[in-house]
Amino acid sequence: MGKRERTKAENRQAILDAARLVFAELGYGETTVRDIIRRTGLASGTFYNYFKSKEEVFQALMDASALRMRPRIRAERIRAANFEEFISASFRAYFDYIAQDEEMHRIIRRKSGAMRVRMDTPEVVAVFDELHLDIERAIAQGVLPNVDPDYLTAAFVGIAFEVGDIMQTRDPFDADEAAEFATKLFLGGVNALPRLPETK
Amino acid sequence: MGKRERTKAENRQAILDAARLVFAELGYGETTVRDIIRRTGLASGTFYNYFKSKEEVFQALMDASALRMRPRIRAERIRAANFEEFISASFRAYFDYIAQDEEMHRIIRRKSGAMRVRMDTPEVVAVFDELHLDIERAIAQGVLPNVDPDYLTAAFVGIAFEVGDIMQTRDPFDADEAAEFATKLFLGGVNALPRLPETK
Amino acid sequence: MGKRERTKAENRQAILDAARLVFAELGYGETTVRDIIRRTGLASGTFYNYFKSKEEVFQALMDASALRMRPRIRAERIRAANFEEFISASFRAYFDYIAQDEEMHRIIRRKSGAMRVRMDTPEVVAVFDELHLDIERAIAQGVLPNVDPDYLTAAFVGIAFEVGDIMQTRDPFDADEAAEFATKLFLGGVNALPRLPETK
Amino acid sequence: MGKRERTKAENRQAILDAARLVFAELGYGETTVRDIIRRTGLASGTFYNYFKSKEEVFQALMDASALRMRPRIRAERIRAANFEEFISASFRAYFDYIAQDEEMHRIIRRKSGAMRVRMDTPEVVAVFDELHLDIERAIAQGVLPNVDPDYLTAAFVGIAFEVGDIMQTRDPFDADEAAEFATKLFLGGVNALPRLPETK
DNA sequence: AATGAATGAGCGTTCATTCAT
DNA sequence: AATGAATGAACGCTCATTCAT
Repeated sequence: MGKRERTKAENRQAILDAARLVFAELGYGETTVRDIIRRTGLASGTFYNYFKSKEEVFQALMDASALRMRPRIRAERIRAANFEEFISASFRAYFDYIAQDEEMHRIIRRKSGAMRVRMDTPEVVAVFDELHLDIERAIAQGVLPNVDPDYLTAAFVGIAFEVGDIMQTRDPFDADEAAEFATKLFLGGVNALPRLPETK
Repeated sequence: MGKRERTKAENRQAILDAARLVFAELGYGETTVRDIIRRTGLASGTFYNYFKSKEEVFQALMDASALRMRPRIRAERIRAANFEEFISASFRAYFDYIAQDEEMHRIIRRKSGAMRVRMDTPEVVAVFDELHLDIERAIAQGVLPNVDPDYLTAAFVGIAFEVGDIMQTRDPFDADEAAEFATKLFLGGVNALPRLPETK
Repeated sequence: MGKRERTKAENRQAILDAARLVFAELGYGETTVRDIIRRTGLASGTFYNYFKSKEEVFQALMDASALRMRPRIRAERIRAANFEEFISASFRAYFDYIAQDEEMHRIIRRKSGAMRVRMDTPEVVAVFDELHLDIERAIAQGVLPNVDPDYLTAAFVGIAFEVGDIMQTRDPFDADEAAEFATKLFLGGVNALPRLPETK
Repeated sequence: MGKRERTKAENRQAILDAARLVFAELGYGETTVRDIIRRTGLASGTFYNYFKSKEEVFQALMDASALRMRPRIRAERIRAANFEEFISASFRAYFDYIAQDEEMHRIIRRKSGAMRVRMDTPEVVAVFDELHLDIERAIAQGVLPNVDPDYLTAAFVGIAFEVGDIMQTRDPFDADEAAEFATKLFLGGVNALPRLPETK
């Protein structure tokens, strides 16, 4: 099948897929539009039928990913009987996600030298945003003590990101183990947290 | 004073300072050598009297930073009466460090849109490495229970990085508060962590 | 007609033509890729759609020229009844060739000051190679006495090059006259040459 | 002895010596002023105390060389009993000269790839000029028949240059043999040359 | 006179982007 | 809609040259 016969949707997806891999491999800053289209096999001009710039593909990638992650996290939240279960499920969802993305993982590992350039992947952003809302809600509902919601979300994200990173270096790696570690640490920490003064 | 009168040391420092800011603003990948020298007001060729490439400035920056952070953390470790104090002091050292770097902070904030690109700054790397050793030592000495040292270090770094990031967005911001939050969360979490099976 | 409408072949040829002139004018070493494309009126980047480097254009030029000169000399060799006629025809072919290249000639003259930088033009190389084989063959067949074939070829080339050079400075110039001079000198000289000892 | 104590004359000579080698190695066009001064061990700025540019060193080199070659050729002319001896001595002087310049020779050989770039060395120019006058004089005095003096000089130079080139590729090489070859060829050729019509 | 850092023009090359086909 | 050659801005880097020391 020549490129001509591919549907618009297929070409668009091909570009997005290529972009995801190349961003992961080279980092956003060092990725060129040419790198992306080279991976698709499409002609250079064709890129501009779908996206105006590198920035725009990246944005589309973010949106697409959020679309995949958000429903999973929402489902977990609904299923979760309590905050503990929700946190546990969120970590697990994130670790499962990066665990399953084998190709991405291999590419990233091949590259990382002394200097690691990390980009907020769409997945992290999705988790981050969703979680932030949930934590604020939990505090409002008294499910959580009155801690600083921004810092707490940040801590969750930081743990997820860094522990996930280490997890991926292990061979074989165990997403459940990582999720249990992160969950225990995070929840244990939450209980020890200083309460903010009540703003009555 | 013309650039010709400046001492070599001053010009070298001017380039390093500019590089730090530009790396922070644009990320390593998107920074060009010309971006750096433009900020110094020096002529383009002058850059190459001091550094062979972008990579080399970055490396110099790393080395210089490690030189500043490492002794601080070592001093804290020696002063610390126990693990709790050591962790607390480490968070505080890191938050103090980024707190004081006002200009860098303003620049980073100006840029960060939807996409945050984070680079392991020399400071983070220094903290990370030092800490990793300390945690392993603490476990070996029985000061810490037998937890996974890599994950634990990763969690510390993640919390420091992300909470520090949020802290910097606040005006005014309070490094002590952030350090207390991070310390409590982390230490509370450590106590709740699953022990690894003893490898007797 | 805009450059965009030109066929690929035309643009490629335009670059080759420009390169020939610029190499002749400035010498290979002092010619820059930009000198070449400036002469074509194409954009700088366009050069790299056709050639990877200055070296590559030069090579292409060599190949093209050899293709033009070699068949002419071969034809002469076949037509020639004897060695004298072959030498005469070869000089004539070379002088005709440079005589006809009016533009090249004007350019070279404009430049040559005290310092002449001469490059083995593709034409010279073509003549040289062809001739070397022919002289060796002539000796092997007893047509020529047993003289040093390398030196004899070199002498032919030297005479052709330098006499051709002088010829081009004359206005008007006479390729037949130059060819007659060179032929007589060369053939007269060959007869006076010391024979190498027979290696029987 | 530091560079400071060197006399002006010594530094000037050091630059000239370095320039000769570098020109021979890289060719005029590809030689940079930096290449030259690097070879001397002097500071870059110092070059400009002695010469205004690469062109000027080259010119000085020409002049110096002419000064060395001219007297030799003049001496030969005076000693020579006839035109034959003069030609023979001139070829010998030239071949001896390039033969003896061992270092230059080695350098040139190391470089020459498929593409030979030849520069009129000062020596060639000196021989050329001197010879041109002598040939004209010989014709005027009836020692030589009425041939074209420009072409004849050119032929001499061409033979000298190319045969000398080949000679240098041989190991070991024999300047006497080369000189004998060139002389015989040239003189044999002269006798066979067409006479120009007398311009009475 | 000698030094060597600063300068900025210019080079080879890559790149995002345009546009005729 | 897809193509890929043309474009020219911008990049990393080198160089001749200047000039304060």
